Amino acid sequence: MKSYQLSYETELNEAQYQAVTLHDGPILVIAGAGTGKTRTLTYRVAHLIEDGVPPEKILLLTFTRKAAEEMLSRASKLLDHRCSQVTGGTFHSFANRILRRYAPRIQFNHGFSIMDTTDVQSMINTIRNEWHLNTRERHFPNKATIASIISKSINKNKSILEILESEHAHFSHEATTLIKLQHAYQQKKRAQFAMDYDDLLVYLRDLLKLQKDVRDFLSNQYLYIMVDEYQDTNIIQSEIVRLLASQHQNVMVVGDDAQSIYAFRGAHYKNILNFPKHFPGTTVIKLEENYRSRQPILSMTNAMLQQADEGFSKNLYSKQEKGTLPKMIILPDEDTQSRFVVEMITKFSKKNKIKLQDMAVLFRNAFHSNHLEIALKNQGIDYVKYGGLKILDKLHVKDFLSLLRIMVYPYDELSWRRIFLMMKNVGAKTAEKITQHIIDEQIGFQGLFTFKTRSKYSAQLDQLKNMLESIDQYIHDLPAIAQLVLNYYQPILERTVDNAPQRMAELRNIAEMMQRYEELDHYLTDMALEPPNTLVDDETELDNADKSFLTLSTIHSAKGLEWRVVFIIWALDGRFPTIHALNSPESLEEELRLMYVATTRAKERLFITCPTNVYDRALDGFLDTPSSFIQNLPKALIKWHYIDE
DNA sequence: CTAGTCTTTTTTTTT
DNA sequence: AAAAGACTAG
Repeated sequence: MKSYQLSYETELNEAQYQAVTLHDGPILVIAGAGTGKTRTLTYRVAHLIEDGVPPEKILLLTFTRKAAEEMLSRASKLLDHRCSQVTGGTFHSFANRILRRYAPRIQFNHGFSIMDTTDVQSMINTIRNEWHLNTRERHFPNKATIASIISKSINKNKSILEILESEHAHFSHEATTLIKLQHAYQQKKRAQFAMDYDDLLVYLRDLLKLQKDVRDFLSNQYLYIMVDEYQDTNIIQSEIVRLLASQHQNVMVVGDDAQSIYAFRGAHYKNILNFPKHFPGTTVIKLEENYRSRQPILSMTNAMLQQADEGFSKNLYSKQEKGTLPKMIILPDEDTQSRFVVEMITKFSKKNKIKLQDMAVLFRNAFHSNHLEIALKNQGIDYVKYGGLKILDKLHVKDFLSLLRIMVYPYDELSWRRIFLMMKNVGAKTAEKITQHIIDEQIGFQGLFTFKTRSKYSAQLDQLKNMLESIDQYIHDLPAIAQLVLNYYQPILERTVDNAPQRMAELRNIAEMMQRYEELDHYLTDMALEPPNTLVDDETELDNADKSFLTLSTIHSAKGLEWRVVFIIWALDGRFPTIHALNSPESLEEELRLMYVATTRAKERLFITCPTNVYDRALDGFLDTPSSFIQNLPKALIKWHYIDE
């Protein structure tokens, strides 16, 4: 009998222990909300290593980089630093790492840049404009819709026509044009050595599928594979898992079909249901003891889940049987809702000494918290908001990154165009002309130096050249580069926007992150794959400060987290569930799972609020029906309150 | 060909 | 509120 440093048997319950100690073969762990999923994965990493598996032979794929980092650092604390040498990260960052290594194999000899959603959309838009598809008479889908149609067709492995018919029926007649457009888009990306998020997965899948030596090498490299949040993977990701496990079948996937909330980007909860079919001889382990919530909250969420049609059956239970019933609060309007939440939070922090960081307000859409945020500010309650507008989508951030990108990715036409458009007296035509010159020269950013002109903007071009030459000199001194770019950009920003100081402050924030990197392209890759999701996201700052922050978050961004007190606002048919889901049973079911995720975040107290007199602009009518998910629950499981003013 | 002004749209969720 | 698109003057 081998002896272990950690006492796994006492630290884990029976099901968890089984999942931790069973190493070989395919394993599916169905882990309900709050059942110690993270704990199980953390202990499993430690157990594998204690058993003599070299850490570099373990691969841990998670939904966010933060999740992987946290599990591995916890494992390191449990056992020792070896745990931090495990390969961990998201599918996308893993794909990025492998594809850079094998770039020549997929004909990306120059390496590649990574396009984010806005890059994808602007590239699609250039084609759309070149082809004159945006006329008055012809109602062609806009760039965002085109991008989403193409992406869904790839992630769901369906034809453009199928996607159109199921989701954009009124554009079905444009299928031929859209297919041509997709091809043109694909070629443009190749020509510019660029990949979008989907490409990362597709190229990795194809590399593993078509090149046997690579597949065998990587499969032998990663002898033990673990995948977290498996319910939110798509078909391509599940293929990647199968190919990586082809040599040994040692793969454990963990997830909860009831918490699948990413169908809109091609994830399929059936992936988790199908796992045993893809891996014959799968051991299925269910974690059902919940360590997070009090029983009254679980009883309610269990009942809510029974409204769902399909999935593994599960019944969460807790040993913390006592607790307060969840509350459904019906109020007249948004103003009352904000006041109610602010009052309750004030009360809890004063009377029950619950810290702000132990409370959260969750909502369906990022903008749902706008009104509440003003109320919180008025009361001096500090908060951090997660979800919503990405920092990457901001104009000045894109400008800043473009100036860096051309140094590393000189064939990145989008960035060049953007840079020239910042100049006075330069419009679309001129920007295009200079960009094409640089691309045609084939000598990297030096192409700019052979462009001769005596136009109004030549002085501005000289300024740009000066900056690029300086950057080139300091290419390994990232803080210096940041300063050069900021100096170049500040006057431009001041000329073009009215809140330049505020935007400069944000840029300095982003520039500061460069200090942690050695290589410019690593910084750019991380900014594309794992952008900071909130501006105060300097974790050290949040953790070390004595200040306590209330959390405001979209439910999607709240995945995996928990708080003692949780408020869910806008539980109103048309808001949550969203109005777009009301006439599609499939979408409605996803909204239900989303509500399930939201309610299972709560440990002790749960408040759901619903304003009932709400004008909706899109609908041009009033919303007044409390969320059907709550309405249908037995009244013994949730207490209804009515507030008048 | 660009700058400037006015109008429309955006928001469902994110790697 | 901010950004994209449409339109016009110079």
